[in-house]
Amino acid sequence: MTIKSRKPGSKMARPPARAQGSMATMADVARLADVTTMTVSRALRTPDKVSPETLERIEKAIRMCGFVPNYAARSLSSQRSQVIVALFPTMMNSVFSGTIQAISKYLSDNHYHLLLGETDFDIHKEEDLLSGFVGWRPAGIVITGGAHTSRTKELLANSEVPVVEVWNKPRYPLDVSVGFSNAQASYEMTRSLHGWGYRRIAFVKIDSPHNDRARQRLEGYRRAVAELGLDADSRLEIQVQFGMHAGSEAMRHILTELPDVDAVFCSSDTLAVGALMEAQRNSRKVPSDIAVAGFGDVELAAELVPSLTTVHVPRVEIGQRAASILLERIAGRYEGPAVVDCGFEIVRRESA
Amino acid sequence: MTIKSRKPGSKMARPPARAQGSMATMADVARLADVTTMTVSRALRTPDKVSPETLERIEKAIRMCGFVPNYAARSLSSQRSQVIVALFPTMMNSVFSGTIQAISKYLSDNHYHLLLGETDFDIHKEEDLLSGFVGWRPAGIVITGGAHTSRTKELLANSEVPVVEVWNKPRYPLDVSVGFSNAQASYEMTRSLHGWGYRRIAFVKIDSPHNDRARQRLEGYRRAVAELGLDADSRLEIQVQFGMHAGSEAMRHILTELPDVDAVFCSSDTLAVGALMEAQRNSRKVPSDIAVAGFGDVELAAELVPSLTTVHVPRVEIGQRAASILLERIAGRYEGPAVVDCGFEIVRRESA
DNA sequence: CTTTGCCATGTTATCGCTAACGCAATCCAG
DNA sequence: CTGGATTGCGTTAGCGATAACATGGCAAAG
Repeated sequence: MTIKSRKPGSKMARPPARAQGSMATMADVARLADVTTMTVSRALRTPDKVSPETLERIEKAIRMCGFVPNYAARSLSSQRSQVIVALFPTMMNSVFSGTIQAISKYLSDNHYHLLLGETDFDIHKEEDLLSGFVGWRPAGIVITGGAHTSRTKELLANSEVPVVEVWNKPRYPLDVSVGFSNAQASYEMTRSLHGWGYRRIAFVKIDSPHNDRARQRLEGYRRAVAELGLDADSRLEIQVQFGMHAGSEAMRHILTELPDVDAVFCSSDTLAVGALMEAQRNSRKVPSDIAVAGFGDVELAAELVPSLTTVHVPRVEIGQRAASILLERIAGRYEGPAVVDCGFEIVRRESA
Repeated sequence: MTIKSRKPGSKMARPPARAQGSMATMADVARLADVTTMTVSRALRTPDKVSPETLERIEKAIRMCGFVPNYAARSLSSQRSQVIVALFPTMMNSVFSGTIQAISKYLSDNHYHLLLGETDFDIHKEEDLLSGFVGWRPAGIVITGGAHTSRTKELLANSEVPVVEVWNKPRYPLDVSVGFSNAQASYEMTRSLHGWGYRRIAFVKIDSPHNDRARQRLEGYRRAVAELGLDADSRLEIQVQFGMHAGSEAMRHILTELPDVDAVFCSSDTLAVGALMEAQRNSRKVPSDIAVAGFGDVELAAELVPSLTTVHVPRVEIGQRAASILLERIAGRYEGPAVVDCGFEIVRRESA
């Protein structure tokens, strides 16, 4: 077995075209192993179709020159990519990060790569990001919620690629959806608060025009209030921005302006924690003076003193199932339902 | 101006090779606009080199068929990609997410795409992820910390691409580093606690073999303890796992086994919050019975009751500068220092 | 009325890899 | 034996874009 030497000058005929990133190519490996690139390609993807000796020679050559296959070339040539695009509103929220992390792990375990974009709760930013990302001809897309621009929907349809919507439970999913009903969860928490004896329940809602989860949670609260025959006082809906601080502000407002409120249901745990802390700063006993409930069940919720009553959402499960269903769909063998409901759980702790 | 019609059968000579992902190509656009692909390519990247009329025709054609350029083809052909790889230990930590988010935003604003990987504090997982990601021939790489396997370093060197290490301040960076000295921060916090009158300062450290930040923080604590002539009692170093719950455990241990400890310095805010909550559950007054300090300055730190004394780290600034330096380096016009120190700040609040 | 030169566009040859097919050598059943 | 299947590898022709060079036309310069 002879190792073909590089034809002298063959690489030097012109000044090196690739100034940087001059990594070894399959042709380099092939030359070293004295085979063609096709055999190298087979050795990487279908090693059982290459004889053991050749395989060994190729592996040695790969190690020798530190070859890493060029995925751009691969996906161009094979007309498929190992890229999954995921679009999330934010990752500063441990609730979403849980889902993202689960997706990321599932994908890397299956040799897929994650292109992540942050929409910042803005459907136009979502559109911008998506229109960039589809340039990579991803094999699948994970997108949050069900509110999208028409061009976004067009892009998704046009790309003819499996799409999983996560974190809600739409009536008509674009393709497949994995999540739970935010409205139902909110409804049940409100009813639970009522069941625990609270009668004047305020709702702290988030001011975010395109956030359909926030809207659904508000709807659930309203539906429960109406059904329970509670006083549908619009002042009980306190609108705030994001963040823990906003929760504090809401509580401050309630304590001074709405002294008869006996429970505060916050649209997210972050808000609830802020509210809880504000109550403590004002020496109010939670839950005896005022109860607090959140939404999300972040790690902190259980540790806090008093611990936080909240809606537990299966954030990791959503990510795992979204990723696994996506890969199944890519392989063309997903048989499950179009709408996967991962459920939720009302978790009663000390704060209500 | 005539619109050339598709040569009959030219596309149908064979059954469509591309079963799915059959998106419009540049050739389709060119045909519609009656120009060559080269002109379309120019229209997209250097529109000033195309006449206004042609430009308009091309733009119309692009809209008509919903064309999105294929980045795999682009990067293969141009030998450069718009992909940046970022490797972080976790995103379940709002401190890292802040940096990731800043990077993500900076990159999408500059038409770069983020390939994100989670190493889970494991340098071998880091290596695996990286070896996959370099297949995309990224234009730049962001990596956390300074502890890497030798093959990781080899891959980084071999890829001949700008690399920014973040979140620490190495003596000899691989390429460029953006962060701060974890050891120094920990040292100064320990000295500050001493300055505020605490004499028996416990340190809650994280049990993670490859986490160099955790190690550096421990070193800073030890150096301060030695310099201050405090009792270098190894029992004062409490080793725990990750998470808020681990912080609680540490505090429980201290309260029962080490009653003379007057301050607890935790290697992360998450631990500190857990510790604080445990102290409250045991009806200890913070800081009068026992003080607590953290590291990171998460949003919660300022809201908590009592608010948390901690080390503020410029997580967003690190991300922004890392991303901007990376793009500068890619453009070949970075002139700044190899080690960028973003500093930190000891923030005294109520807990110590 | 040439000449120079720029402007707008076209032509050709890759980039690194893989699909599809081709072909010789080996294998096993009848 | 012998013919069809199998095995192992090579050949050819792209995938969709861009770099580099080529070209024709029209304006300013001589």
